[in-house]
Amino acid sequence: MAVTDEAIEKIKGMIVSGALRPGERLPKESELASELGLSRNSLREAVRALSLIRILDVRQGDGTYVTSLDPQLLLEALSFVVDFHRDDTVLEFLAVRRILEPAATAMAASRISEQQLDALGAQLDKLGANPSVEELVASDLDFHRGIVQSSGNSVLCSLLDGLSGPTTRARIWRGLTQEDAVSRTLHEHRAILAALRDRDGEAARSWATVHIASVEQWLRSTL
Amino acid sequence: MAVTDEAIEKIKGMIVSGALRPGERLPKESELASELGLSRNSLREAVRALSLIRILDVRQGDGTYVTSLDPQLLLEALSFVVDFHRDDTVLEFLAVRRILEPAATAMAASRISEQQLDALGAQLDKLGANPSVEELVASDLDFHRGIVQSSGNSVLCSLLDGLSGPTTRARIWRGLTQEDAVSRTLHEHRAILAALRDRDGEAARSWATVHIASVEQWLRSTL
DNA sequence: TGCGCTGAGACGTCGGATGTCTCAGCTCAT
DNA sequence: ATGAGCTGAGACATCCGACGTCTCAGCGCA
Repeated sequence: MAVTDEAIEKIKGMIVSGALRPGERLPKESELASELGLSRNSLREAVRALSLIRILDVRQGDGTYVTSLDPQLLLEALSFVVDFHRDDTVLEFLAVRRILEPAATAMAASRISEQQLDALGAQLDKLGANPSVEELVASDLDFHRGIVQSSGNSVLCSLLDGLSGPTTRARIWRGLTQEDAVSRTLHEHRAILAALRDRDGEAARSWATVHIASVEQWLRSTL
Repeated sequence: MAVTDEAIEKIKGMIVSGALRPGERLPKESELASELGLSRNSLREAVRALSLIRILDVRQGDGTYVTSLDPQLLLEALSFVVDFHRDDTVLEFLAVRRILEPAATAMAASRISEQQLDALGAQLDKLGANPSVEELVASDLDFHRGIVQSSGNSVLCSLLDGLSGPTTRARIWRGLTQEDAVSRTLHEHRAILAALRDRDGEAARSWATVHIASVEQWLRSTL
């Protein structure tokens, strides 16, 4: 195995074993390199790789730190990976989302706060009846994120965030400008919100399913 | 932005835009470095990072290639990330799995082949009534993987694979040697298989839910 | 007391040298 | 003619040392 890969494993081991705690600072590159028995260049490759997936946080002029290791942070790397997929697998991602999002919405029904409900309502009101596509996409993203956050499961939240990342979402919405898609989306959002207000988990789940299924159907027909 | 990060973005762009196709070979390091306007050392950091998340495949003495970009391959990186999470977030991962796995099992009910059903049955038979913990863990992993593969959604499959990776799973099962957990697990597996044979998606979903919920409950009580 | 400067320390980048590995193509015996 | 085995070119692996840039703490001055 290459020394760099060994270094990655060793650093991973130090973190998993607890020798390096979240937020803690690593020895400086030259020291860590000699500790692990490799050159600074090779060590840097390992550090760079771990920093891409948000395990390490490198600050020039300061030092290298272990991140908080929040699920939110780590799963952020997922969206990077998702970006590489082309349209042919988008349907599969969407299918997964169709499983997760309704479940998350249902979970949120019993936990979401009044303030959060009000905030979501205000957001929908602000959008108006004839938003631009860009506004709608941004609003859609915020709306669902807001709900999923209230599910109380940060892993679930990050996962959905990654799955329905800007790229995927934007690609789906593009070309959807015509039709009654906009008004239907707005209507579905209001229905979801109403179900949440009623604390009706099953209704919320159903509306969320319908909401995503309609996108899925449209996408399937155009592909 | 650091030159290495720029390089990562540029390589990513080349792949996403289609300039570099899956399986294709990259220019040699020195050429690519000068193309992108940075040193070979810095470029190597970028390449190493992309290779950690399975975007690139570096073969010494040969060259650097774009991987197949299969969802399966890319989401493999997920398990690497999951490894970093400690017990306090395992419950959240498990909750997500409790959402996905029953859905996948239900999907499989209508698609799984007779051969696959037979193979799963044979696997359970081979295990016997008193397997060791290690055998049970391996069997459990295989059993669920086999079913989820029959869901026909490779993203879903890889995602579940990552979520219930060896580490998490092993950690959960450790200490579960006593009790009636083993026999109950075997019984639940048989029930899931029977539901699949009946092509009864809802029964399969329910058994899968029960199966995971029991692990979740046990874990919650010991944490 | 507070602002601003300054220097030590840490990461960022580079160029070059050398080792190791892979693969294609050649040689040669069968 | 064919196959094994050798060999050399090419590509990645690793290291070294040097210099640039940035951050932050601490000093000095108003």
